[in-house]
Amino acid sequence: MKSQAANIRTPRERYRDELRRSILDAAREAFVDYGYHGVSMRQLAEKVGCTHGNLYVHFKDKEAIFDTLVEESFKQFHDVLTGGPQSAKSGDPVKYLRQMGRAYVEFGLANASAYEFAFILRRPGQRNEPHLAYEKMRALVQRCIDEKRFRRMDADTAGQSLWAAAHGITSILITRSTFPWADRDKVIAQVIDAAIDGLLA
Amino acid sequence: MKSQAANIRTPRERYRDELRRSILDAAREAFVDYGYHGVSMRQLAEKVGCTHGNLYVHFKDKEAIFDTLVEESFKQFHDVLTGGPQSAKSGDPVKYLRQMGRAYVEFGLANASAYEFAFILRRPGQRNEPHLAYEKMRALVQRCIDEKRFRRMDADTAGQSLWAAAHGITSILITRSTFPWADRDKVIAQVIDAAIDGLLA
Amino acid sequence: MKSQAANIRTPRERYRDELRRSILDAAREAFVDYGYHGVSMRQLAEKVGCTHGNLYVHFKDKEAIFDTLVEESFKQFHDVLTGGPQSAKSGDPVKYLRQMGRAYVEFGLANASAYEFAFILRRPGQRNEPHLAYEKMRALVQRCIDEKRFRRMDADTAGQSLWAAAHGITSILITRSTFPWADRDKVIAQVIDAAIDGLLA
Amino acid sequence: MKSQAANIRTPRERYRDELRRSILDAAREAFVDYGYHGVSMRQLAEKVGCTHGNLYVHFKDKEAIFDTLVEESFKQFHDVLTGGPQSAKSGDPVKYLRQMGRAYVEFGLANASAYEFAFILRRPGQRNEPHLAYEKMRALVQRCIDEKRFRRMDADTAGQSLWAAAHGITSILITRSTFPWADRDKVIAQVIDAAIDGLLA
DNA sequence: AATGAATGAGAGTTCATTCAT
DNA sequence: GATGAATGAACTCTCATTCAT
Repeated sequence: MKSQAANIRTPRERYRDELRRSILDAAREAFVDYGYHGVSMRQLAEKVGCTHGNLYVHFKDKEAIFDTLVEESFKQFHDVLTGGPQSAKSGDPVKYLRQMGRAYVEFGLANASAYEFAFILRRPGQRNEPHLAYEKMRALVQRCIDEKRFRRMDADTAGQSLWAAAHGITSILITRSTFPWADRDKVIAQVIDAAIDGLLA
Repeated sequence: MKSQAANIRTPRERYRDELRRSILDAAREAFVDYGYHGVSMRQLAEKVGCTHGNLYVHFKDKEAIFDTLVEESFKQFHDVLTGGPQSAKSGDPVKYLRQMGRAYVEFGLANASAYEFAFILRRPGQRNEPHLAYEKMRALVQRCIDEKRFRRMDADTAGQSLWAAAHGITSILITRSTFPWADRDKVIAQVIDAAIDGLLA
Repeated sequence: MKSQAANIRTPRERYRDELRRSILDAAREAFVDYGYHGVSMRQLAEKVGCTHGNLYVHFKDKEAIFDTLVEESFKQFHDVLTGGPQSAKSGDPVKYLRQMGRAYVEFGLANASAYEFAFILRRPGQRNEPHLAYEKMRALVQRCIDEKRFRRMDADTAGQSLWAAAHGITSILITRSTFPWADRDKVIAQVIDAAIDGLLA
Repeated sequence: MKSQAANIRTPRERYRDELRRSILDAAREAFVDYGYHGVSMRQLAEKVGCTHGNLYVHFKDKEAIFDTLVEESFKQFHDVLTGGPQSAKSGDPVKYLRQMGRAYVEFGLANASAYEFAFILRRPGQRNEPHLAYEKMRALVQRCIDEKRFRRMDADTAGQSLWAAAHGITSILITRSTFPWADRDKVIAQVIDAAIDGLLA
């Protein structure tokens, strides 16, 4: 009986994971393009290059694919926003916040499908809890207030205003991509900077 | 008292218009809840209280219902944003802009379904042109720049940053209505004020 | 109380008859192009230029329109084949038969839709009785046999062989009109002449 | 004994082919009885004994079923008309032609549904090209002309007159089967013989 | 005589899912 | 693990017909 570490996988297992990943990637793209009901398992299977029956080997049903993508998207989001230098406890928190805002928008645009799953698409009955990205930013905002860099105000009000601004430019660029936008980078910078400057003491 | 000749409708016509309206109202609600593909003509008919075949007496097909709602929503939007005092040529343009921003958000929240049809919901292949509300605001921004109230900058960049901020708080309040928001009015004011202040000279 | 001859019609009656005729003409064309099931009352109404409900004022239902056309077509056929000079009791009966054959084909092609109703289209359960055109021709054939112009043979066998030939060229020209035909008139003449010559004594 | 490697089919494949055949057989009968538009996929499925959805596993759509039957019918036709002795280069071409004519009619009557798909039934937009049976006969006619057995004339005119006659008796016997026909064989012989004799030099 | 809204059935087609192979 | 035939429900849309106006 061969012993094997937990992360060593047989070729067979590796292939299975690859297919699972292919399904998720294709589904992510398709759901964003056509919405939950606009994607059929048959179309998805064709996009993946397998039979539609095979999808059910890897996922219980269509909903399971969707939910996996939502979860995954939040995780990616968290990883990006906690991976940067802004996690340092010392240093200028306002500067960090500014960096964080740009990272949020940049990640959202670079991973538009993940952004849609996390913040735009809905399923009936879905409940929305504060997410990690928000909690993290709120902590930074609190620190800015405590250090008198921001006006004395409710940290949630401040944090939510930042999130709203960052979400606004991210989501509108995604869902109205055919609008004749001016220079996108300048618009993004303007939105983020204005939102943060508006909180300064 | 105006002549009513043009408005005379037989009871039959009145009833027809009422049913047409019922269909649109039911469809508006359903599309917002479940998305374009998530609504079936049969479900819609049941909600309306008529047979599904009857829907086709009043609308060519499902797309026609959706498109009618989009058009209607933009019209409502236009009416609200052109009805206010900000149309005056004199007076403080920055103040007008601030009023306009709040009116945008207020209208969007008070008419969430119209807002969704205009700015959130999509149909595959739909194109997004600049809308009247944006054009109007852009003109005001230009005036602020000309009168040196705003920094010297591209009017589109400035205008789009305002739209993005206003859209951000409006849309996130609509689509994530179950999020534990702080005081909504304060968040809205903070978002709009910051976005405008960020443009001041 | 005004008196009026049977064939005098009020303008109102005249209009009604005109509409009835329009419906029949449009239906004839449509049934031939698309078949019984391929024509809808709505399409027919549009072609006529009236409402679909109105069709039911003039005809009980779709079948009534179809049946009227069948009957009408047979009548037209009879009129054409009994109107010519071949009805004379004297004269060369073979020559008459030849004329009759050509008249049959010519009428069939000139009134392709009537021909289809009479001899090509079927409805399930339909029974086919000898028709007037056939009876007439059979009588002529019998005379040819009696006068020793044709071989001594069964008049029905002879008559039916003539009908089959005439029907063959008529129907194939109608239903396979896109076939690359040679000179149609020559083919028609060849078919009719050969069929008759084949009966000569 | 030929190797059967290519013919090996699993039980599953055999069953699939059987069902496919059942669908085609049922469809053939139904289309002949009721015409293209007169047959619904649901009715067809009931006749076959499967669900209507299942039909789409085996055929793309209704048109595909019809077209498959047309193709199949032409193939049967071709096989019969190329299987006989008339393919010999030597021998009396007129005699061959006569045999061919009778074979055409006999096949048409014995395979009435195939005949209908090939030469009577239509779909809107269908185009009719010269078919193999016609080409084959035309070649024989040409040979008869070349060998001075037939009058000097256009081979297409002659060939089409033969086809028209053969089609006439075949189609009228099929579509007007309830007509009180005389001795069918005698009528058939009379039609074919007269058409050929009419071309003799 | 004519309208057109309404109905209930049914059209062709695709759906998500299951399951024997 | 993968296949693809099969199911039964659902889809959008059109049908022939009726009937109050």
